[in-house]
Amino acid sequence: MPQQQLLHFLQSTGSISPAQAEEIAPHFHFTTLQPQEFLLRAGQISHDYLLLTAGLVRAFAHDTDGRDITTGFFGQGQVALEVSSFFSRQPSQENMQALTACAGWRLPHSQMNALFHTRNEFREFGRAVLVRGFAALKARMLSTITQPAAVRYEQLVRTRPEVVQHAPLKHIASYLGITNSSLSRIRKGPGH
Amino acid sequence: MPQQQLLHFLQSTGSISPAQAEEIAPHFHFTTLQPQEFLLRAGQISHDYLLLTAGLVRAFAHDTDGRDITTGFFGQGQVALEVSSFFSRQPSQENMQALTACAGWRLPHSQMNALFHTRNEFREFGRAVLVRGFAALKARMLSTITQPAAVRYEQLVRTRPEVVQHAPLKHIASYLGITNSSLSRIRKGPGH
DNA sequence: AGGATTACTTGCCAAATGGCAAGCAGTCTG
DNA sequence: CAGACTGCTTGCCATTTGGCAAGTAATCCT
Repeated sequence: MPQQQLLHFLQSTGSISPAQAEEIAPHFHFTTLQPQEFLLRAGQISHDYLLLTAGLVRAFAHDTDGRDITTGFFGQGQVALEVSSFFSRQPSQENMQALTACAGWRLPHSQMNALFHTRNEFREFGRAVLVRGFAALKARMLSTITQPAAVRYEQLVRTRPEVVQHAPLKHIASYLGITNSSLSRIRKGPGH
Repeated sequence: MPQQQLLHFLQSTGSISPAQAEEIAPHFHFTTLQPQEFLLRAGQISHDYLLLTAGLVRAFAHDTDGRDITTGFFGQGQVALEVSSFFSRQPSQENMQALTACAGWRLPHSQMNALFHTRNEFREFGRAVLVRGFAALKARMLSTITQPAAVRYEQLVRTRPEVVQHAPLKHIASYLGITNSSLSRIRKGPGH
């Protein structure tokens, strides 16, 4: 019963009451994604906010040498969104693609704006989700700068097992900022 | 005449008209900071939004080994703020300290909330500034993961000369994620 | 002024990571 | 089924970066 997850998500920041969540939830609509299906392609504008209730999504960009770099993984309970494109209405620099079959709740940008205008508490909620993502990215940045790749990989295994379980190693490697071969050696264990 | 800078800042996202900017500006008040003065200490809650019109501010955290890591530099025209603490009303993980004498426009959290409630366009503006910061952090993350330290340093010199001019090299080094000695060698030039 | 402290540099060597190419297993495709 | 891919591993060696310690210069403090 994935609607449960939507209600839970809406209440997760503390600014929306159970009764209000019941009123807001119907504006979202349920969607599924096939494996390999794109939510967003570079150059396009993101039109939908998407809360995942199942599956795994990967965001990736191309660096100056054209290499495919994974910029994020989004799993159950997370918002799979390219923030900058969605809110600034500008073409995305990134792609977002389902790695596995996915399901979730979608809210078009226009509807979100309408809700922002009419519902105080939903505005608060929207900002809180944004701030949460910001803090998570800062934490990841700090870890990238201060910790060796082996430690970052262990943290990923501990805190995001779904990613390690379902994403190909090459995507995990570029997410961690290392090469396929280095990740392979890290996984093999200490010493070698 | 630093009020000019405040008006310009308020109009920078396109959601606030010149006339509206004139009405909103008086809610900010002008402040200065001595060199070394702290805007925020780890463990405290951030109470003020601050737009800098002059000077340089450094944000820093301590990693798991207790090392002082610079997480950001804020200069003229930028918002010196620990987003997570300010918006979520939680104790900050980071410190913010003036590196040089600073001046800027301050808006207490309570006033910002009041403005958010009463002024539609100011809400839009607030979100746009947040989104802008988010995008900048993502770009920095991508660069950290894909480019060697020497290139990241050159970019910093090119895009943020004030930082290189006023911040001690050890702070720049930790910001780039390298040691003092590595930065010293990078600065000396290629080859050696 | 004298003595401490701080910022930066440099030399020496070790550790972390990358680049490249080969090999191997699984999968997809016609 | 055969051939082509794709994902992953591994060996060999180069490059990048770190750790440590010494040295120098500048600044601070009283």
